[in-house]
Amino acid sequence: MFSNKLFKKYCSAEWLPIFDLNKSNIQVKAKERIFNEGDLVKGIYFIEEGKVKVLSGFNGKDEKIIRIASNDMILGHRGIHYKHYHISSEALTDTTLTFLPINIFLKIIKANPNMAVYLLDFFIEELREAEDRMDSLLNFDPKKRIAIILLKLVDCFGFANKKSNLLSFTLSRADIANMIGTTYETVIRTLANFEKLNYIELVGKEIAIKDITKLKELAADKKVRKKTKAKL
Amino acid sequence: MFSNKLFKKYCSAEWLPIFDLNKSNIQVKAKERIFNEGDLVKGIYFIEEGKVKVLSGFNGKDEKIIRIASNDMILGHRGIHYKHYHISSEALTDTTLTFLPINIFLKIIKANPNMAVYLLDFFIEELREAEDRMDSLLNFDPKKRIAIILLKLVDCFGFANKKSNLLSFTLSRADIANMIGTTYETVIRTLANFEKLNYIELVGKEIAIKDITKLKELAADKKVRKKTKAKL
DNA sequence: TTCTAAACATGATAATTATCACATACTTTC
DNA sequence: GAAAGTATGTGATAATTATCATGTTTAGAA
Repeated sequence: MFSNKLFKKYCSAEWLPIFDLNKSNIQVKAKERIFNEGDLVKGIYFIEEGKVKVLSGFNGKDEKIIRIASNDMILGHRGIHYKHYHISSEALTDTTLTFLPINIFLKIIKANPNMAVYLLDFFIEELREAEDRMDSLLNFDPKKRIAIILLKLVDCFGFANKKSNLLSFTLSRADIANMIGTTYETVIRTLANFEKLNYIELVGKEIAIKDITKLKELAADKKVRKKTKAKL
Repeated sequence: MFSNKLFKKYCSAEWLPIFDLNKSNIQVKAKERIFNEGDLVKGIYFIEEGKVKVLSGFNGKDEKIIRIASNDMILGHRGIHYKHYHISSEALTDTTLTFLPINIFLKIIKANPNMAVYLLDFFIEELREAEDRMDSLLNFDPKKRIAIILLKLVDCFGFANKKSNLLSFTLSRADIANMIGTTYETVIRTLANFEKLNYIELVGKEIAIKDITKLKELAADKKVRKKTKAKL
């Protein structure tokens, strides 16, 4: 997590007004792009409120979702290193962002050692998540990956309200497919299958989680080959 | 890249002797572990000379390769944030490492702002690589992923000598399978197929690249669904 | 409201890959 | 150098998933 507030926390008193002076507020509607692959890096975005997908792939048809982000996360942080974005980001819901120009951001980092160290921690966490996802792509078949995604959605977005088991936000079938490298038909069939098994319930396009334990079992069950002759 | 030398470059004069005083030299033989998942993080490793694989998965049988690293790269850097490693690393060849205790490493980072910023850059680069690999897992079938790995091996390890097109280091079929989430049989068959197509030549267990252009073509050819009705 | 496009859904079929079984070659160890 | 274990290689088969076709529902625009 790396929010506006945390950023301020690691910012020394003298630099705070500089942050406030240079930041700006951005509103994007659902399905609007925040930045596009190839765009010049102008700054960094803090998600104040909303849900965003970060995706690779240019021509609309072969987009793949690299990660999803919501409140109190940052976007475009790789612009620290690059002149141009090599990924795009698109709002999933109406979203409020705080924007900070990249040169100001860099100045503040360099002047605040604690901030730099905190950012390092943040990146390490991001790396870990990327590796975890890679691991799931390497180890699991589509069915299990869908179970993993459902758990991630619970974790990331939570339920509509405390009494409900309805996900507060449901990715489209196509978006789920693009997160796990399968087709939307497979997602649809697998969700139907999960419903039959009573793991979930489909309420229109929305998804309600009925048996999170079973989903976790599925998600944890790495296939290990019976054959033990050749170690791998 | 983040080498011993670069580390020194971003280290101020007063801190250099502290680095030299605390570093130690480690030699590991091929197939030896450098650290294991679950081990207490003791420090950070600079690869001086050698090749290493970083892997996830505990019980030997379901290991998956997260990344491969060679000269002038670092290992165990996520220990900055965590108490225990959640991945393992194993030498692919006899390897020489420089080791620096984590507390010294952290002190040096905090005292040298330029170093912290350089490290940030390094992590961003790592993130990008992780995302690129994720993208290839999402977009390509095993055959194309193998082409991508072959190109990566060329890029990472190069050829045996300037005149030769023989890879200077060949991962085992099982290791390749574990990098791309397939079985070693599929790797073997695909390599045989590539040989038939004259893209590569198999010299015992080694691989010689005969037509890098064709491999690149394969590796670039993302499958896009014919069907354009539903955008995704 | 009606029209249109996007998203969801399902069946049939083809293609791909995993799995299993077995054979051979190469390495390491005793 | 024999034995044991590991790595490579190949064929047959089963299982899974992608693809294609087609229909229905939903959401948004005119």
